Amino acid sequence: MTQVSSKSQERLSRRQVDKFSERRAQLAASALQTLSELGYARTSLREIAQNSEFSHGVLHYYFRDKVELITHCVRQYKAECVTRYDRIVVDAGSAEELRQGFGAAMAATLREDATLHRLWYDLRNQGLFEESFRADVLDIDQSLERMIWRVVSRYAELAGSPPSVSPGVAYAIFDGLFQQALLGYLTGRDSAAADLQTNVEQVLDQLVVRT
Amino acid sequence: MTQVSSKSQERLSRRQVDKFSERRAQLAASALQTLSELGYARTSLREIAQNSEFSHGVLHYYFRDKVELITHCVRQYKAECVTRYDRIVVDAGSAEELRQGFGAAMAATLREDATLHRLWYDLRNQGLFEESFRADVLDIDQSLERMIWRVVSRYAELAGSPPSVSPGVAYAIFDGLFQQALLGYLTGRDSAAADLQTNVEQVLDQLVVRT
DNA sequence: GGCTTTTCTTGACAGTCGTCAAGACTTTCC
DNA sequence: GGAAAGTCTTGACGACTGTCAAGAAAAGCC
Repeated sequence: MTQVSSKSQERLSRRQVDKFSERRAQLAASALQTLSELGYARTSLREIAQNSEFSHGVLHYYFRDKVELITHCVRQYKAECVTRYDRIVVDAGSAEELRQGFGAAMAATLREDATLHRLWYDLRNQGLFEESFRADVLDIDQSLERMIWRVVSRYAELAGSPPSVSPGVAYAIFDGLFQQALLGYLTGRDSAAADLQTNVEQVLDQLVVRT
Repeated sequence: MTQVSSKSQERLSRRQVDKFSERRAQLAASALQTLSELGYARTSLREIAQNSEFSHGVLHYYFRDKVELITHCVRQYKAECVTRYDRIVVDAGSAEELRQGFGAAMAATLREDATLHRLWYDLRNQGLFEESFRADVLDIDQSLERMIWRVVSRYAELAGSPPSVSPGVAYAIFDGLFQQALLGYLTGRDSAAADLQTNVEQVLDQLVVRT
C-alpha cells in the first residue's frame, strides 16, 4: 500500500491497516452470523452483505473470494472458542469442582451458542469435501483437542489418578457427546442440555483410572 | 394408476409399481454416489443425472423435487448400514472375539465406505439447518444408536458385567471416535483406521464395569 | 398392424450465484 | 482550496440452479 517509510506515512499505513482489518472482522462477523443461521450450503455473499450495513460488492474489496472470506470467518471463530474452559481449569480448586464446572459450561455453551456450534460441525464437514478449508479445519480441531485435554489432564491431576485415555480419544468422546446433545437440543429435546451435563460429568469421572 | 381390479390388471400394476420403484432405487443410487463424492452443498440434479444413464429431466418423473430425492437416498442408505455389526454380535462366542470383531469392522468400514460416512455426517448436519431432512435424520440416528447398543450390551453380557453407560452415551462415544477417525483418514493420516481399531477396542472394554 | 400408456429427452423458464469493472462518494494529505 | 488515495455502490456478465412442459421414443395391449 505504501512504499515510503517516513514516520507519518508509517503511522498512516498502520492506521489504515488497522481500519482495514477492523472492517474485515466486522464483515466476517456478519458472515459468521449468516452462516450459523443458514449453513454453508445456503449462504450466499449477497445474503451476508444484507446482514451487514454494506452492499454485496464490498465483500470483494476486503476478501479475494468466497473461500478467503469463509476461511477468515473460521479463524475468527476459533479465537473465540478455543479457550472456553480454560478459566474453569484454572479456577477449580478440586476435582469435583472442575467436573461440575466443566459439565455446566458445556451445557451453557450448548444453550447459548447452539447455532455457532452447528456451523462449526458443518464447516468441519465441508473440509472433508473441499480441500480449501481443510488446513484451517484441522488446525482448529487440534486446538479443540488440546483444550479438552487441559480439562481432562487437570482433572486427573486433581483426582490423583492418571487419565485412562489419550488426548485424541478424550476429545473424540466429548465431541461425540456434544454433537449428540446439539442434535437433541436443536430438534427440540428439552432435556438435551441437562442430559449433556450429566453425561459429561459421568464420563469425565470414568476417564481417570480408579485406584 | 389403475382402478380396474381384474387379476391381469393387478399383476400388471404390481409389475409396473415394482419397475417404478426399481428405477427410483437406481436413480437414488446415482444420487447417493454423487452426493458422497461432492457433498450436499455441491450436488445438483444435473450432476446426479450425469452419474446415471439418464437425462436430468427424468428425475422429476420419479421424484417430486430435490428434497424427496435426497430423502429417498437417505432412507436407502439407512437400510444398508444399520445392520452392519449384527453379524459380529451374533457370531461372537466370547467377549474378546466380539471386541476384536467390532474394532476390525469399524476400521474396515472406515476404509471401504469413507465417502458414504462423510455423506452421512453431512446430511445429518443439514438436518440441523433444514427442517425437511430432520425426521429421517433422527430416525436413522436412533437406529444407529440401537445398533451400537446391541454390540455394547452383548459385550457386557459376554463379559459378565453390566454396561457402565446408557445407550445414548455409548453411541455418542463411538460416533465421536468414528468421526475423528474419518477426519484423519480422509485427510491422509495413514494410521487412522488402525488407530480407530485400537481405540474402539480399548473404549469398549472400559464401558463395562470392572468387577 | 394400430392405439394407448408409460417412460424419457429436450429445451426453455425464472431465479440465484460468484465475480468484476466503472464510477460515485468519502477521507486524507499538502 | 484541490489532488490523491481509499472506500463503497451499482449494475452487469456468464454460469449455474430447480422446475416444468412439450413432445419424442419405447413398451404394452388389443
